[in-house]
Amino acid sequence: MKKAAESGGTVGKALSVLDIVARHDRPLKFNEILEESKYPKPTVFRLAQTLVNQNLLNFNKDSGTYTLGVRLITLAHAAWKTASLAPIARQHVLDLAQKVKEAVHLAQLDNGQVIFVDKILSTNQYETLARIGEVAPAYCTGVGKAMLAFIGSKRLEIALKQQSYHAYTSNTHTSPEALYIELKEIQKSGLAFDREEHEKGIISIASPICADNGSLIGALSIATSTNRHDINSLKEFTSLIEKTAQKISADAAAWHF
Amino acid sequence: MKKAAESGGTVGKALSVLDIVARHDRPLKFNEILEESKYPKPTVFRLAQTLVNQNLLNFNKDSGTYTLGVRLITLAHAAWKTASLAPIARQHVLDLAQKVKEAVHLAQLDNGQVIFVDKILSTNQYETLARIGEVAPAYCTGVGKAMLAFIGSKRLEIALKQQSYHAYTSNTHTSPEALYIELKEIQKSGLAFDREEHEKGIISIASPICADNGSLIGALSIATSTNRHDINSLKEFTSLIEKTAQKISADAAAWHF
DNA sequence: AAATTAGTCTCAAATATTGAAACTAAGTCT
DNA sequence: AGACTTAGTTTCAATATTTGAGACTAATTT
Repeated sequence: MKKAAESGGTVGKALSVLDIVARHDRPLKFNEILEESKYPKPTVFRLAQTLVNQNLLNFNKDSGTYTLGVRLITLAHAAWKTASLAPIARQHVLDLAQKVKEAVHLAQLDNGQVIFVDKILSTNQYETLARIGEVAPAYCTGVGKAMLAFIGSKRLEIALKQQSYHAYTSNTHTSPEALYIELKEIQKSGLAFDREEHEKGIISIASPICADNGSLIGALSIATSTNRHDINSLKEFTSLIEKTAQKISADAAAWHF
Repeated sequence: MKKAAESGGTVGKALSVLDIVARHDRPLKFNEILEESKYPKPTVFRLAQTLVNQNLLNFNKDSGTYTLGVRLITLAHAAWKTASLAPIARQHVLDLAQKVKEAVHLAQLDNGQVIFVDKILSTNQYETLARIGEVAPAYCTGVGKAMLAFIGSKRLEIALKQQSYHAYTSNTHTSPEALYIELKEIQKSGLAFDREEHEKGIISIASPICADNGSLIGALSIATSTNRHDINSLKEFTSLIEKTAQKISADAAAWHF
């Protein structure tokens, strides 16, 4: 289920420990890390030590637990600013949210997973890291499918294998084949829909964002609840979302993306 | 100026490369990384390769440049959620911002540096990673001085050496000695002020946030411009900011911080 | 107090990292 | 176009770091 650290490579091993801590959202004891790791005890111990020295992990002496280090937050800030679509797209995303009065999400693909790099709520509420950086599966979200459809066949092949095909709802695709059929359609229409595939009651319309040369750079979605919309009424946003994606693409090109 | 990677230790070396890329906010060519790194060419090359494999760096084949990888954003999300004060403090920070109608900042200390883990603007504007994760020097900011004053003498000694003492403005402390004198006062009063020391026209009042056992966990500030306030009028917020710090401390204890 | 479990340390063996040098690719200049 | 410079990549033997079985200590549990 995880590609993870190519064997041999201290950095990869260290990262795998970091990942274990990141997966759980509570402080972890050494033993808990050890159990999830495939490496032997002294190795894991030293890796954890190294990470603590590097400020990537915190070690709480009193409770004997590890948490992620704040240094990661600094690094992410830099990553977000320079490597994500978010700063370039922000104004367009805001404009779109304003017009449609629904939540707008901006996402990128990382290793077959969806990473949300920006989220604007319909209500103009605060949105911070609490949401930015969140991860979702690609095979059952609007943005995910939009990106998979335009990722290129070679990468798609890999990505299709990386999905878990867990049935979050009765609408979730549970096989690569079923997913692939829908992706073919998305390639034609240029639009993807989430029909309550990830969460009951939540639907979305999504558009890929591609560079001039056709390479995928991200995706954009308008997400809402079945209380306020259905797939048909979402379709009315088609032109708006496509235009926004277009604008973001243009700005990304003008910048050095 | 940087403690950085203890010699010997692949992880540290790899991290140092990551740091180089993070320091600049634009894509870097291999050679630019090389020039800033103290390691020889093939080593840096392989480190960069490893980081790319690990999705911590992106390599853009067309331009031949490296940027930070989005995987960092995922990691930071987890770090923010579990290891930072922000989720615990959020409501209190919001309440305070609402009351004072000025920007409120929440910060933590990492390696002698200030890291902002939450920021609320006076105007209820969006605040995202664009700001969260930002780093500032400790010796010339309100939150920084508040934290240094309560960090404990052993750590303070180290931290005092880590400061650059660059004179951002004519009010900036330019020596450890001058800073230390002020820190002593802050220890007595429990309050720190930024008197345009980091940026001309920007002042703040800051309070440390300590656990019951006295150990430092963060700091809180109300920042404003000299157009709207002066140090004296900021002092009127004393009780409000202290009470907020107190509440955050209590909640942090109730949680498992 | 004995037994179990968690966490830390040691050291020789195994292995990954290292970097000088050689090489290729991509630009520059005349 | 060819000669020259610079940037990026690969090789390979020497080297230094990582490795992990096991021993040890600390902390819990019975």
